[in-house]
Amino acid sequence: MPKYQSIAEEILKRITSGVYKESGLIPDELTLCKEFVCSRMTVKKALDLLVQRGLIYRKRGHGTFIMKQGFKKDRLNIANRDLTGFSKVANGTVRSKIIEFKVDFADEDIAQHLNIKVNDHVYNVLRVRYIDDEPYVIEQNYMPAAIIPGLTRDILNASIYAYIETELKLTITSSSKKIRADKASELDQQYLRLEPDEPVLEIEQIAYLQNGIIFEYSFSRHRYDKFEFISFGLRNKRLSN
Amino acid sequence: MPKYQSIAEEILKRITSGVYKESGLIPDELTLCKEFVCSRMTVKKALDLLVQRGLIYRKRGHGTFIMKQGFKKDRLNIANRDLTGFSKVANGTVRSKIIEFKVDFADEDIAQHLNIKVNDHVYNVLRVRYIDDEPYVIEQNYMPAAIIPGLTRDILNASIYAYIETELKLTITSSSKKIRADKASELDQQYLRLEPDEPVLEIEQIAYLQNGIIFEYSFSRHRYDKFEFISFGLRNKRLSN
DNA sequence: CAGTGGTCTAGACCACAAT
DNA sequence: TTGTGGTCTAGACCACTGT
Repeated sequence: MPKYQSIAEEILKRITSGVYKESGLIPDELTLCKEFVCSRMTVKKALDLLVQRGLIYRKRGHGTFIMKQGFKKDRLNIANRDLTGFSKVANGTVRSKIIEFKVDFADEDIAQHLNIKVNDHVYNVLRVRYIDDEPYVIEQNYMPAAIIPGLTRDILNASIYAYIETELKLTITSSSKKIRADKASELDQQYLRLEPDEPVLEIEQIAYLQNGIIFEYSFSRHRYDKFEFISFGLRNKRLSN
Repeated sequence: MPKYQSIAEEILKRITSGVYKESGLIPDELTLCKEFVCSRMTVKKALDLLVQRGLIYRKRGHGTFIMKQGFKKDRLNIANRDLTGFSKVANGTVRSKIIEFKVDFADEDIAQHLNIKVNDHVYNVLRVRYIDDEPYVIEQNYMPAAIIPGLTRDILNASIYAYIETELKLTITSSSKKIRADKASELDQQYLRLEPDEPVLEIEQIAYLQNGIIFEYSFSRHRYDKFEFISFGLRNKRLSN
């Protein structure tokens, strides 16, 4: 682990444990340099990590402060940079029911989103995910068979992401998401136990590996009363587009 | 504008205009140093901005590549780091109808989210926003009167954010959001012209000024068929919490 | 081996705010 | 004037990749 990251971890620990609590002020950068025996650039890089996560903010001429956290966590939620799927964010026992599992030929839409050729092989997986036997989400997954080989029902019953990272030794680094509300389809009503007038929260996602390859295109439809998406946004450096 | 930001702008321009298109490879960092006559750290900081936005990715030992963009924009959408509200993201003519505009005493919930005291004065604004006379969103806003003085109906009919930035000379820097689906309330049905079985996409937001002060707590309820939230997430540096 | 990006240094000067 | 964070330099060494 690089030094700036371990410094960030340590400062984070001091924030959450209350060491830096009084008045919200964090020691100035030169003081932190001395304490951690490093250059100022390294301290700044560590603090940058915390700024990006909305944990601290800086004021030129003043100092660095702890950010007031306005929200409490009141539902199961998935954050901006959560990429490892449902299994990791859930607290209880996660169970999956496989509704469909087959290999398709990519149609034009799937091919475009996965950046592969039309008629390339894609895994097509439809699963319902439960926490403590309560249905939370119904997930439609498309994955290029060439990139994610050896998928089995056992893996789908556990965690695809764990398989990709521990078995295939691939690294998941980023994702693009679109979040929208939708009426519950008949499938939603059936598997999520929803009434016809109850909506779902849909997350459409494209997920990338470290090498820039897209390994997943998916639609996750969540129960509207059990799930929310959380996001922190900064506007420090705006690029014109 | 700092040098690293203008370099990032220039590289972004070359990506979108296709100058760097072939094979997706961007010149190596030392080459960019020479071209922009700067140190390597400055080039890296410029490229970091583009990485954070999901426009490029790097592979050690290989180079820097343009990221395949999987999504097309097919609705009005608000991104992760969009903080300036509805007026800026809309393309057509934005119009507002003020349903309610008053000064309240903060109750416990509002006070906690705005980080003020119970019974402090808060503006309470309820507006419907239209684009080309089509209703898009109904917005409930709470703002501390001490921080945003001089609010008028004229301002509410235009843009609160523009008033805050141009008149009050305050800088909006970040926001925390929660995004969820909900059934349409009677108010939603009435003002967004929704049927009882049609849902809304709700965004609950806390918005911060540069000085760390919370200036807004709001609920925006969007028509489910006209709006989506977009997000790009990275997982480079994980902090344990 | 050479070429790439990742981290880190030990300074420098600037911009902003309080005293 | 002092102290804060913001930017930038000119290097150094390391880690990973392909030849």
